[in-house]
Amino acid sequence: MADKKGPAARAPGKKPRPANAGRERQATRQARARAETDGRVPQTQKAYEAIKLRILNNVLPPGSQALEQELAAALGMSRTPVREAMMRLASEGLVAVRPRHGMRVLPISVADMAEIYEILTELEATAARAIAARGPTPAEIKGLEDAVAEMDKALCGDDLAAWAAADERFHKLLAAYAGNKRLQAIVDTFFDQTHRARMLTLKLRPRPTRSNDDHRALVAAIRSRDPGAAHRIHHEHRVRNGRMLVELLGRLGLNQL
Amino acid sequence: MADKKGPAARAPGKKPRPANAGRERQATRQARARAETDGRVPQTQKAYEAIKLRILNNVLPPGSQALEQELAAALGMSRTPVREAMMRLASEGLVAVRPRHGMRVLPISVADMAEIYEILTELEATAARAIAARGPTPAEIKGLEDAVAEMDKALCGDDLAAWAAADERFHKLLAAYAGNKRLQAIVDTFFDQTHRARMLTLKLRPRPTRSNDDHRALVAAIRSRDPGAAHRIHHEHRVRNGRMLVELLGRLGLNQL
DNA sequence: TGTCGGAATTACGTATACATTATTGCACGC
DNA sequence: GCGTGCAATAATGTATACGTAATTCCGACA
Repeated sequence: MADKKGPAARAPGKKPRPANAGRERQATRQARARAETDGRVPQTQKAYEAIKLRILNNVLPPGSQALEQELAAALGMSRTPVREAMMRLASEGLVAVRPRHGMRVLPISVADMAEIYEILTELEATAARAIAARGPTPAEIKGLEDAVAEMDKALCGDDLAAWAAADERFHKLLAAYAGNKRLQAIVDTFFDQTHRARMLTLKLRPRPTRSNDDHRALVAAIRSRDPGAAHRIHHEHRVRNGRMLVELLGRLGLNQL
Repeated sequence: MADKKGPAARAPGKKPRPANAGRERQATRQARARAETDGRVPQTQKAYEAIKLRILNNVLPPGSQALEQELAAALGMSRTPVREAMMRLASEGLVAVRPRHGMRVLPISVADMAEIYEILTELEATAARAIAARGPTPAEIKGLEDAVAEMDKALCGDDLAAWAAADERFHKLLAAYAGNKRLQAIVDTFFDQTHRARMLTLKLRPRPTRSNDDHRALVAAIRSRDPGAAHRIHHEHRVRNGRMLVELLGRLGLNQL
């Protein structure tokens, strides 16, 4: 790589800054204090969150396209942060960016759902096993139990949206408690990716009574520190649910959503 | 064009472009032809590849820092594409970007290795099971066998670097053949993340004879379409190797590399 | 002597400008 | 009539400009 720039283009390895590493003086103090109170949020993140929210809530439905400039104008910022947000969303699989066509919100196909469920099945079951193996804290038990209780309550009241929210909370807690940040990140990302599909099928699928039971059983297994049972219960839960969903979508002829 | 959108900033949902969706005329022909021959690579990708290569090969060792401007100067481009590349590398876990300190190449700790191996163990074993379940094609069998043969050859010749390359090829093929793009992407990303550590421990660990045997056995299980065996063999292989590595690093006191 | 406060500088986040390249509309030939 | 080539236009990729926030440097003070 003959990058010209004449004299001694210094190798990026040799840090040219005056040797002051590891030296953060107290000027940071006020800065830190400010950062805590100051709710300042970078434009890039605002763009990311705004666009993601619109996608998850179907304001930007799958298949819809948008140009950088349109989004920038709509969000009242320049193209730069929008562009960065789009790249991030693309890496998360929510949108695709085709060079001159703007971003396109990606529809989820049945095949996509199958891929995602295959991964979630394994990773969540692994998480369940890990929690049971190390022994859960009381707070964790409570977190999971509360989520299940909320699922029960929602189901009694026939509030499917609330049930879905609680179910999502349960799954995300499970991933969080496993203590594997990377696993958690993957699970969270894929959950977002399937959000739309879950919301849609919510009213088309049979009442998810079984899910509540499964989760209750899982909590019991975790509480009694039985890694094998925890893994098995949740793995089966996920496989069963995945199959049901794929079969349901296939039956309804919905393979783009 | 007074695009300051004073009145009625149009909602991003209503695509304002003239209704010409699904209309790509033959003008694309020459463009496509050009794109194939033209080796034109966007700066952003050049930056990404260049920086990633330097990280994987320890030219930018873990812990080293670099500013956007430095990298831009070194690569002969502006800050913009460098910045985009950095964001991508950060999302892949290779670097961290602290607001005023530039990017820092992330060291891999023993805990990180444990996290990554936990995930790879599950996902690769799942891949193995999936391939066995659907029945491998002859080409796939050949691909895997060739990789194993190369591992054997390298081990005979005591060429550890070649062994590592072949081993990596085997694992990546496994992930690729599973037919789950997302799974493949995750495995590839984490492989890159542990590249440095594997290269380092290569000479410190016992000769990896066992790995070759494990992989041979896995190919046999896949060939005979035994999903259970395929999963078990590879899962055990990964668990064993992961434990060995973590124990080795712990014993040597290397927990940042 | 060591710590503090403030000015200068720096690095970044964002906006804007510019060049390139792809797509569209249209005139033209078969 | 339909497909083709060319000019116009638009959208992107990249570079540059600019304001802000943070860090460093430096002099004063306890």
